[in-house]
Amino acid sequence: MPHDHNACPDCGLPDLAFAVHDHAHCAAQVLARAEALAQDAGARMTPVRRRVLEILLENHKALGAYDVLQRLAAEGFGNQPPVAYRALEFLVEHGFVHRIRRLNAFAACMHPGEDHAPAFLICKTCDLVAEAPAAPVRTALEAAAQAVGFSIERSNIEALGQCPACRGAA
Amino acid sequence: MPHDHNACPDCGLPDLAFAVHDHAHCAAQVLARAEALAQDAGARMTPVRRRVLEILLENHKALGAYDVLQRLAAEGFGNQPPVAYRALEFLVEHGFVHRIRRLNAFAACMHPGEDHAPAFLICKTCDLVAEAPAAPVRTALEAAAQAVGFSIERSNIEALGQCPACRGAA
DNA sequence: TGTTGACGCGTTACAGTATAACATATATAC
DNA sequence: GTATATATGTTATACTGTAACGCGTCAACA
Repeated sequence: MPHDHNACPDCGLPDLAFAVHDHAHCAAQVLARAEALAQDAGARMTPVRRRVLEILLENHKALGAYDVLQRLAAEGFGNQPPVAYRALEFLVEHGFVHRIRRLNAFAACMHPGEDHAPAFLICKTCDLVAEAPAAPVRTALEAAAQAVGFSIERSNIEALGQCPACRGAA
Repeated sequence: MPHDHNACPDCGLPDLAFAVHDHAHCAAQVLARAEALAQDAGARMTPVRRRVLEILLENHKALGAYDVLQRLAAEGFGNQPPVAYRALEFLVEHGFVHRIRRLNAFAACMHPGEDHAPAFLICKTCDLVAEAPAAPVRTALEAAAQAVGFSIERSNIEALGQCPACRGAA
């Protein structure tokens, strides 16, 4: 049976940000997977790092480094920028968090370990950020680059617009 | 005859950043087109704005707002950030300049008035930025968004890698 | 068991990016 | 030629990100 990129492997519920889902469950699943992956990679999921991931997993929004820092400081961790930036850097490097450049912000990855390269759909009304499967998009981008002899190492694809719920409300 | 998105309409030379071309000519062409388009739109291409566009047209690199500002200040314009940011904002709004979010920088649009939505290819070795025709990429992205009910208003597609010349040198 | 070395955390200090708000000047419409 | 809108210049400040140092902790190992 083919794996559905947008469904929770545990309960089958869709974990797409815009879909109604048991978020506490989906967040817990992702956190557990991240912990396991870190262990496998010999990387240390320390208290600060875990807490940052948890904070980003609270909802499907992207948070600025300083928002994260404020939360950390309130909980007794350090209150200087490097504390947040270092944890975020670690999480991004290991694929547990995505950086949303358009927002100068960070969002938890909902598919850790899947080596995906999603497109980000940012709702300008409710601020939710969803990861959309973007394999065809990457393929087209790769083709465009190849046509001019350019070799891609990393790329970011971000779209700003309205999610289904907010569109319905308007 | 079909229009070649990457060729200069005046002389047929390719204007892609990575291709060898008569850049002075290509820059002059783009500037002239931008001036005409601004006039048509009833927008005022003032000295600062024109100068900012000229600066960005000097080569195919992206410049930070403060780089632009430094140039402006040296030429007798104001030397405070808003001077640069306002001119850049105007140029971006009118499609004469693109914002490269990955670099926190701005690059002259080489196809003003074409209502295109390019993918940006950023060479990490020589810093050149090229606009690649990205219609298929947009189509794929649009499809991915539509699949989850998301409606895109604006999007940015940026790739980091190596241009043909730098790849050859390595 | 004591040392060593790598790593993570906290802090200071600073660099780079961006905008709000107000005053002045310039252009355009009538 | 005055009124109005637009553009520029300036001050001040907010937001985002990093370099560098020192301390503590933990694991490897003599």
